[in-house]
Amino acid sequence: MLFYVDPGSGVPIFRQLMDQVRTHVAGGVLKPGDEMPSIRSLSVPLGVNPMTISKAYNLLVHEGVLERRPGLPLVVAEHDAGDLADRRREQLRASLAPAAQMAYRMGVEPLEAEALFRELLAAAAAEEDE
Amino acid sequence: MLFYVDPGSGVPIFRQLMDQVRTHVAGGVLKPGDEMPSIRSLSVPLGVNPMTISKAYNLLVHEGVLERRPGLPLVVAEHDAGDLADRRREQLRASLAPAAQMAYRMGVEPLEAEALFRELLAAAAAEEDE
Amino acid sequence: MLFYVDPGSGVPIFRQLMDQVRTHVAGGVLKPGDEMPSIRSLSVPLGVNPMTISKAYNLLVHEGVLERRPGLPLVVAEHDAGDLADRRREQLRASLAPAAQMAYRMGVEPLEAEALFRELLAAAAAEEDE
Amino acid sequence: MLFYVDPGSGVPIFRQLMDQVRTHVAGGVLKPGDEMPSIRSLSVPLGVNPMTISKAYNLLVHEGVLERRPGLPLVVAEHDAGDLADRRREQLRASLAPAAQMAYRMGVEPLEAEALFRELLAAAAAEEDE
DNA sequence: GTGGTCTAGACCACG
DNA sequence: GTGGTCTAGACCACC
Repeated sequence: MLFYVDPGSGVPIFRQLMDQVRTHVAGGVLKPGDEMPSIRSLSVPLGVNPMTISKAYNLLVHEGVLERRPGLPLVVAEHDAGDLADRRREQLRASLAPAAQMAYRMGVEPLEAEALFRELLAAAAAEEDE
Repeated sequence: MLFYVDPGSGVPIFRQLMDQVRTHVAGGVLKPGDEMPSIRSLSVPLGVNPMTISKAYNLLVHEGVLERRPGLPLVVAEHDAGDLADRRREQLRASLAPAAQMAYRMGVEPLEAEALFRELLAAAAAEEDE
Repeated sequence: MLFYVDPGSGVPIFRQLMDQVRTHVAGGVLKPGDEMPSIRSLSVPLGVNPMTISKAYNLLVHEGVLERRPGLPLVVAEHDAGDLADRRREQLRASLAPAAQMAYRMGVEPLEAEALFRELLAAAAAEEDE
Repeated sequence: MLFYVDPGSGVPIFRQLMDQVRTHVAGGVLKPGDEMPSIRSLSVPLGVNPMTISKAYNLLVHEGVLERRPGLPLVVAEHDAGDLADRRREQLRASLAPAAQMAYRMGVEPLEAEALFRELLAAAAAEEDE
């Protein structure tokens, strides 16, 4: 299953889904032209209301990540390859920037913050490889 | 003025205030025993509802950052340095972990991710020094 | 090819087809008695579901633009000129009325609104002639 | 009452509301900084579900027409005055363009189409003056 | 008081 | 089958 949801995370479900779609598109798991799973087919296993998924998909269409074809499944929008690396970097930057600011504001030494991040990167790789 | 507020930032105002107090405490601008500005003296120039400031102060008291002395202004609490360092590290880890996972899922090289983070740390320091 | 289709335009495909048939009839490209292309011969090159084309044809029969002859291809219907002119005028009025109200409500000078409309009429003519 | 809704018009309610807000902003009825009527206060007299109004407001925030301040009413966003005339023109153009294309496609004489529009502009002015 | 989110369930348009 | 829209009603965060 490409998607999962944590209802207790505080992050709105529709936003969790949007982030995962964007991540998968940026990571090449979802390629331009690929059909997205239908709202209903996602709704059942995730235990999420169809409207919530619809909302996420809708906003992604608005953003240009997905494309609508009336009556047919949504597809990943075309975007030139050069975009891909940029997108990835942009995604990651958006995710890291608040942490960097927090580190600065809390007076954590840059080197210590980097060490922590390095440790977490290794942990993520290890965890997924289980 | 020690504090400022951006209503359009998406971050709740009481949280912006809490962050700034923590920053100033961590950075030594506010030292243990210092008196906090009164709710009214902040409310007027910031254009913020007094209840919002009160909420921020209350939560900081609850966190142990501030101390209440009935009938007198709030003061910055005593704190032993070890505690603070641990808490800081924990907060930072919570903020960095999702970014690390995203980097892994998107297939970004760890070294590239670290470089980006380093850049953002420098940017945060530079920006705040303006 | 007399017809084309843009799935991403927001306009339903069957409606795009209907509009193009009406255009060609009004413009004399399709004359009364002319045979329409078969559903299959349109479906394949356009990449459109045959049911969609069938739907467009059916509605045009219902409107009296096309005529069905059992077992034979659809043909463009006979039409007396007066009828068509009235219907055209009525359709156009329905399309222009909301724009006129909007112009009034926004306080746009009638002369300015007319000038804009004139410009758009010229643009439409130029664009289609490409 | 600034807003009204026609549930039977075929146009989605949330879109009707968006159009009216945009029209009023473009027409200067709603000025930057003005507070929008609250979702609930609109919901009752219009007989429309709060979520529907919320959706319209939401999209307008996304478009930059409205601004969000957590816990407070939505306000009309700032936009420099030069924008205003442009916006009006753009609004009107978006509304007139399909009609112009329809006139062309139906083979209506430009002069006849203009005459019809002129008549409708006069009618709109007369009707509202009742 | 404000808006944001989610659920449950219905109906419609499109292919 | 697909997604789009709307309703009714609940809960939450923020000011």
